[in-house]
Amino acid sequence: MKKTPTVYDVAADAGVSIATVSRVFRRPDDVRASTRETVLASVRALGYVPSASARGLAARRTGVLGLFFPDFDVVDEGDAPSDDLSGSASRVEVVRDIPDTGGAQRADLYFDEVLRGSELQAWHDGFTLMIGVGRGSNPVEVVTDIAGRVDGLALLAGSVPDSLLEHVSRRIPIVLIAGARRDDDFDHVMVANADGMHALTRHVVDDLGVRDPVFVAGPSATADDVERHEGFRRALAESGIDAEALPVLHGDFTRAGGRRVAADLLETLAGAAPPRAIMCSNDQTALGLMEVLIAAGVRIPLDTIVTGFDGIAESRMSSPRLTTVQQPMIALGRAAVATMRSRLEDPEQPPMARRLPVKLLLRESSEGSA
Amino acid sequence: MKKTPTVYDVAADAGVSIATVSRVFRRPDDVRASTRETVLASVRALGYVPSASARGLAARRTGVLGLFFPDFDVVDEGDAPSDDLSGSASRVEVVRDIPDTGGAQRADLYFDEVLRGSELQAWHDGFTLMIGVGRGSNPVEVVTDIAGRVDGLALLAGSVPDSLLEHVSRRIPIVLIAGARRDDDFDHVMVANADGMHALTRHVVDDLGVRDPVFVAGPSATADDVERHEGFRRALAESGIDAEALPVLHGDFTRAGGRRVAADLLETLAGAAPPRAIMCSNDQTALGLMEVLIAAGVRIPLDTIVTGFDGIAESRMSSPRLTTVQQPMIALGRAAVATMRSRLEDPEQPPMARRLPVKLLLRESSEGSA
DNA sequence: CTGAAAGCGCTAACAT
DNA sequence: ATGTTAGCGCTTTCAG
Repeated sequence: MKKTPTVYDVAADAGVSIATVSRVFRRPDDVRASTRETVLASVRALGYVPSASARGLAARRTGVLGLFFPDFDVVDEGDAPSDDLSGSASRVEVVRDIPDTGGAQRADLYFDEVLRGSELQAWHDGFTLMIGVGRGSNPVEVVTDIAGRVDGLALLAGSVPDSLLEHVSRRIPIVLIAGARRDDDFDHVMVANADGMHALTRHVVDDLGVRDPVFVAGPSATADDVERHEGFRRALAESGIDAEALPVLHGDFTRAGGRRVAADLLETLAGAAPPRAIMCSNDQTALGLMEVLIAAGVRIPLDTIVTGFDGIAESRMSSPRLTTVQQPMIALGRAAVATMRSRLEDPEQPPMARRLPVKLLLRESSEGSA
Repeated sequence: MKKTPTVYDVAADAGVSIATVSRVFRRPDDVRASTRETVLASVRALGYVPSASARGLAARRTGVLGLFFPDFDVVDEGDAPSDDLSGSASRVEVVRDIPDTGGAQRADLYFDEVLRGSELQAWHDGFTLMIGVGRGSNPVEVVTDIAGRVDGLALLAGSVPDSLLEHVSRRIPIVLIAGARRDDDFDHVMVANADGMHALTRHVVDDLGVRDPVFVAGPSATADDVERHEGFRRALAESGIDAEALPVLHGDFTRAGGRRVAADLLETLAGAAPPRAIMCSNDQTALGLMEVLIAAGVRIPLDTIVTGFDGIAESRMSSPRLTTVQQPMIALGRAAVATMRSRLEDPEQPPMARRLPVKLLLRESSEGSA
């Protein structure tokens, strides 16, 4: 591994100019087949691999697209990064019946799915994907760093301050993922939060005949929550129901939060009949809430109908299985990348905002077993 | 978005030289505080973001580490990439009680975990991670491409031909992940496959008193399988048992394969008592096998003990819960990155091979309920 | 179809 | 502490 070979080495070895070497990679058809073979032979012989840095600099494009999400995951116990490379010799630790750790409550299954979609589309469009994960408080460094490495960057809406967006968008196009519609110049892909909750509410009101559903909101500042709540209100208004008169409970998008909401509710009820329907702003909340309700003897959906939002995997495995609105996470990733490609191709077109359709999944928690 | 600002623009705006601008980012302490502020002000004013391409070219280091895995995932139904950006307007599709799709049998939870570990360590070491996913048959293009973009590359052992490894290793250091020990010059991180299966077998033989366990192998050519089988044989040999005299069944590391093995076994048995213990080369096989056995009325572990290998999440949720050997996937990712960093720091040190310890998880499928 | 030459934006000596 | 000055390896006109 003496010196990394460059175009010059290959050119010299093949007896051509560096321009020709470059062409062999970028525009093979512009090179005579025979010389192409000669060059490729030298490439193989020398072990030449084009430098993306040099290429990116000269071509003003890197062929890489960035994806930024905050907080990849909580560090597992004992899995903190280490400087230690020594490591003990081969060994086996025996653990008797390790207790269920609660199932790696990864809040970012969402991220995994979006990543999957992005990667799929990036591959399809001939781009490489670079993922940036925001650790801790300040995303500025990470975002700036990857902004310097890519041709376009997609970020979870709300994950970084506007000033940063403004800053990096001077260099590359930005695409916002999820969150609510904004009145700015950024391209944006999101899901039909309001429409989804609206349809779900219509189902509860029209099909199930409930005229006083209780809404369990998420963290107040969340765009997703705001939109969902709005869809809820709109549906009720259409049916002449005064949403303002209905009680609203407050969760925090976590399962624990859902449990707490349920416990509080039970206490408030003090034995009285539970609400006919409880519509949660996300699945985790609904799942936690159901746990507690069921433990307290509430029959779902007989006594109380429960619904969620997101369509996470667990919603399909709970009992009763949860009626919910499924977000198209993979499609979201695909759309983000497709949007960037489109923006890169035509930088002048007006900002694009794409709203992805959702699926209303009617299951046992609202309808009795199938 | 007229023209992307460069060091020159910032330098001019701040009234300093480009070297000073560069220093503000790379060695802030070498710049007087006051001038640093002046420069940063210009940076903010102009929206300057350093070009990683230029930096990489000049510094001969990109600060990016690569991770290559074959086949990210099977494309979901209807989730194929698309050129279509139009998309219908906001909509909601209603689906009544969608059937369980079998649970997104992602063979690459493994990859997700390793990725997680890699990302964790990369962040810790100040690197950015670039992931490459091998689609279809030929990994040459993808691997070469990312090899040109990074300072070091970690790949799943066996996922690319040696010739390719040889080629790209001319440019950057390579780290192999998993698989078996090889006698080459590549750094390598792997898990204690043999030791794990050895310990598990000792448990079955010594603690459980089974002297004729049946081994269910995986795909023959797999290094992992070979090592595990070897650990199995070694343990038996130590107890004076002739492993060669014992029947060996053949699965393929999939759950379906496990079902098939069980069905075949049941047929062969034709009513006779099942083996006292069945040790599978991986969890999926064990899980599929248990399904069929249980359906046929075999009591586990009463009639037959079943064990797996890998420690996937499902192994903890099956009933009975599966006794298995847990691979340290996150640690594997961390070790891969740590190894690269170490190699980058000292290119001359001899090839490193690290074997990570595994955990023997004793659960119900071998011991009765806890 | 191929070669010559001018950068791309930045880092890293080396001066000052 | 700051400025000057070579490149880093490749793409891309422009000629021929």
